Amino acid sequence: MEWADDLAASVSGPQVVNDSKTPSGTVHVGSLRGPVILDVIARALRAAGRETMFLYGVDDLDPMDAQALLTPDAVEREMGRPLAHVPDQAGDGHASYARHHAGLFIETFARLGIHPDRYYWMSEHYAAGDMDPYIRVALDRAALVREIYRRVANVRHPDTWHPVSVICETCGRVGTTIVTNWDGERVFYECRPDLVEWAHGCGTSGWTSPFGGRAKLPWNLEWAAQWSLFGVTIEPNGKDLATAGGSRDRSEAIAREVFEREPPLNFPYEFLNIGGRKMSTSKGRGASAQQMVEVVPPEQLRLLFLRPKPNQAIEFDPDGTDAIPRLFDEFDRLAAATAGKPVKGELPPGFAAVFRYSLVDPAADAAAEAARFRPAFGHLAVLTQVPGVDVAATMRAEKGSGLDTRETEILDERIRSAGAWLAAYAPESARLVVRHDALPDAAADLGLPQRQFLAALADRIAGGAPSGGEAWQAAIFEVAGSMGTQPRGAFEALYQAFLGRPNGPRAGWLLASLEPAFVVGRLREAAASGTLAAGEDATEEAG
RNA sequence: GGGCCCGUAGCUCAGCGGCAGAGCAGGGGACUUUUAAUCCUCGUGUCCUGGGUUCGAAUCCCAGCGGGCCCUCCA
Repeated sequence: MEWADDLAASVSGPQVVNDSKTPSGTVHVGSLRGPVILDVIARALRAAGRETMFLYGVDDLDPMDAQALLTPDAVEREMGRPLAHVPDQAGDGHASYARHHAGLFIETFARLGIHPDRYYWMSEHYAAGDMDPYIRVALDRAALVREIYRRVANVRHPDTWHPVSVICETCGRVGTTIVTNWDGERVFYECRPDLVEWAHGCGTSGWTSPFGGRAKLPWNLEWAAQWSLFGVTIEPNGKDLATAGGSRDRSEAIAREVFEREPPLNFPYEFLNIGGRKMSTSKGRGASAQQMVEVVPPEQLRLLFLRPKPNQAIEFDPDGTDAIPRLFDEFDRLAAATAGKPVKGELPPGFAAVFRYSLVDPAADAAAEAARFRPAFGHLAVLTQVPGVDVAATMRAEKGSGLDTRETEILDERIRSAGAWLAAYAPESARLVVRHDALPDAAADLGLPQRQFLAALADRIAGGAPSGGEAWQAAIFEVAGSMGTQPRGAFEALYQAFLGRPNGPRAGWLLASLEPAFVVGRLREAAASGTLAAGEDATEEAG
């Protein structure tokens, strides 16, 4: 956790931490890395005794450019209009498209324990006139802005270009307008049909005031203006913006030269890759934040983003791997270590801080949280697949005492996660499938004592099956004992006969969940199959 | 073309000047009732390559090679 604490130690005076986002649509899991980093920085600053304001902005005056998220009839009408002015497509009561999508990600933040002191909406600040001084300076210094774009980003705008976008008085679009003149109070603008490919302006042109919400600054200037307006001192950003000549460079130059203020401390961070590739909603399941939150609970998701240094890309490949179970295991290991319990292996420096920052509630008693009973995810994933198992009771037995309210919550949360993981991500090897169709091939490899055990067990229960897992388990031990079979071998034989694998969940409960007639039949089949295969290699080969 | 990040065990990664490490996976073993639990045990891998600095380099410097992402709203 050194990166956040080091940052906190390196600054002095009150701090304003800020980030903002355009609410254009779905949020990817990776998008949560920024907010989590921001939240951790804010927590670290406060822990270091720095007065800290945590701001999160919604750039809702940005133009609508995501055609795919509009209903077909709305595309021609809404593309290019400010997101705050586009009606909510979902029709679920939000005032606008922007409010709907911003609402979704704010909800996600809250679930992750990320609570900015204030959310601000740029449409409101423009409307209130807060941005007017910056618009005026930008227009007065238009030549300087053009020079900066040329010098820093190698972007050449025409000499008539002015750094402001008017919201067209006729069609309401902001993405299609260009300002070509400024007389000190009014700008001359054109709403061009062909300025951008994704939206078509209406052709209006004329003089108008750019103040009071009638116009917005382009992104790089708006960003720099936000720093001045809110007094931002620290603002992390993704690597995409940190590239040479990219957004950050432009905005920093504009902040210094146009608005004459030192830009905030930068803190660039890497992305989250899914399976070694950039994540994409279209290329695979689980890329959306909402989906991932279904499977990975908040504290484990925070850990995923916290644990690596921000300048390192995170490789996360949940599909068909044990990446998610391992995330739980790592969390539990940190918890155990924080609680002072012995753990296997080495611990990262500052492991207790990593654990503490992973908690949803910043005010939580980390020591008490660390000491709580947490069922191993992998074990739960197995148990939940066996019909008839009372998972809660099993867990109480494992803990050795009753679960408290919080521990029950954790258990329920993990049961839900395990179900979602098995349904969407788990490798085949994690899924338990009773082979109802046919005797698994692997049963042919069973040794003679094991086959004899299966036959004896079949005889033992043919007259009447035990009722319940406990009784089944007892019967297995009893028969194994009477045959002189090691329990290990007995259990392996059962797993091979029913699951086609050498191990499995507690056998008694597994068998109790099956039809007794099927169990007897399968036991005899497995015992006989072995007999036939004895001394006959061909059977194995053919299997 | 430019920027940033990463190349260490099968996988994920720590170590960042002083005898190559951990977790997971895998192998072996223990356990007559938490048998995918728990416990014990097993790691020589061109630390991407080639130079350089140094008594000493996985670690610092230079040059390559390979991979990833970005440079347009995006994290």
